[in-house]
Amino acid sequence: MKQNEKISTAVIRRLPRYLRALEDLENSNTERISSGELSKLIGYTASQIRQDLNHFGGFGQQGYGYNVKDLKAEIEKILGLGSQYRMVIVGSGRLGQAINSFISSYSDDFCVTSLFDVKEDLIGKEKHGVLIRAVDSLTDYLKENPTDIGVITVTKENAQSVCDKLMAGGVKGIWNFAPIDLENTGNTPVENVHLSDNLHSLVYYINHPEQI
Amino acid sequence: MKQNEKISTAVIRRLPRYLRALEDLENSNTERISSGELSKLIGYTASQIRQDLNHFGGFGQQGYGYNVKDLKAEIEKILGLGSQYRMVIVGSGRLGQAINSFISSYSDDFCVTSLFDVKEDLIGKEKHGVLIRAVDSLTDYLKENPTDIGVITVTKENAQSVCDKLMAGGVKGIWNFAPIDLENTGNTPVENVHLSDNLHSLVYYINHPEQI
DNA sequence: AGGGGTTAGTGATAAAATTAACAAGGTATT
DNA sequence: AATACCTTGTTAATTTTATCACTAACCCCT
Repeated sequence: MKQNEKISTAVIRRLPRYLRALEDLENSNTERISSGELSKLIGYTASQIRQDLNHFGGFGQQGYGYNVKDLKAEIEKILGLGSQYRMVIVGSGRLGQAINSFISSYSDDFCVTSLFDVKEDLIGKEKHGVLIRAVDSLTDYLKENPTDIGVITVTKENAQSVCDKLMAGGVKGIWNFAPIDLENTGNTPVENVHLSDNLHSLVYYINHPEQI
Repeated sequence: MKQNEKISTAVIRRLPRYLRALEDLENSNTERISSGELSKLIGYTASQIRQDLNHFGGFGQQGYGYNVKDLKAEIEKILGLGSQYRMVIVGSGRLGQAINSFISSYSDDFCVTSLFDVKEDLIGKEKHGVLIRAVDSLTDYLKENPTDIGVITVTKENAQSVCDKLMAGGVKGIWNFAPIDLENTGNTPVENVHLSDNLHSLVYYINHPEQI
């Protein structure tokens, strides 16, 4: 990005949406797209799209727009896609398994190397081709198998200790599904997916249709 | 809220987090909490907390703070919790089942009345005590069983048609997990959970630690 | 009951994010 | 090759959001 400018979270959270739109365009063999057309497609203003993209460099061309393939490649590069991310999922209940299957089918960039759980009857089994190990062995596993992303799908009560172990084990980022705001001591990024929060917002808007 | 003031999405999205904090406080038998203490707990500034809450009325008291139990009840009321929401989940794969089990264990306010799927081998089975029906029967089902929330956990390709059916069937809100931005023609609220977007943001921050 | 210490509510201010506007530089067509 | 038309990059204006600062109210202790 331009001269170490600090990019706001709002911008970063829009990048994946641009990427999704560009994938669709590529799949429909669209070669070029203007900010105006893209605006119609994804609902952001054309102005915002141009400004967002321009934080990272001038990918477009006056009178032409943006080349779909190139822009997609640029955004992938900005996000850091392209290399492979090794992940472990701690908590092999339904949610952990759902995330596991989502990731395997989603993209070759992400690879779940192991699941973990405390339940005796799950340990040793395989889900979707991935072995479930005992949480007790998590620290040792991370020592021997450098891991990029730790996914937390355990209960609220166990989430913090799992988080600590993952961070101590050197993961570079945490994807947390437990309904708790993890103590983020270091500067390891943590992405929270609070399903209940999401559901509660939905309920608010259901009850206040005039607010939409 | 005060005189039909329009409340920003940002405020609404913070309410569930207040609620979570208040639940924790209630569980630890804390009777009262000041905006300053709450600030330390959840990371928003005290000022923001006071302003957020004040949109909906003066729930606090000078020199005392907020009564935990009362404030929790107020936020629940604002969100619309307390009555029961009937839900259907369309797509009974791993994610649909994970959501189903999450909801059943999460709160009595939410109740999944039926699952749906296209796969012949799933139809007729029960998951977590809930019957899986054929998607073909969705429209008829909704006619006979008024439903508040439709959850979409089908593929991207099928998401829009499922969404249309749910809306035609009179659901009041949509909780969408398919990686697509649904055409929201009416003013039925739609909450999107784009797992891949979330993962992509995380990857960005992993690769740009200086941006945190 | 009185007074020091707290703390909410709130209007003003600052910061951030979004939108608008437009010049500069391309494209495409004739 | 010239011209009419697009569309970006970019700066400026606007809107939205968050923070500050202060007043008035209330608690709690003596």
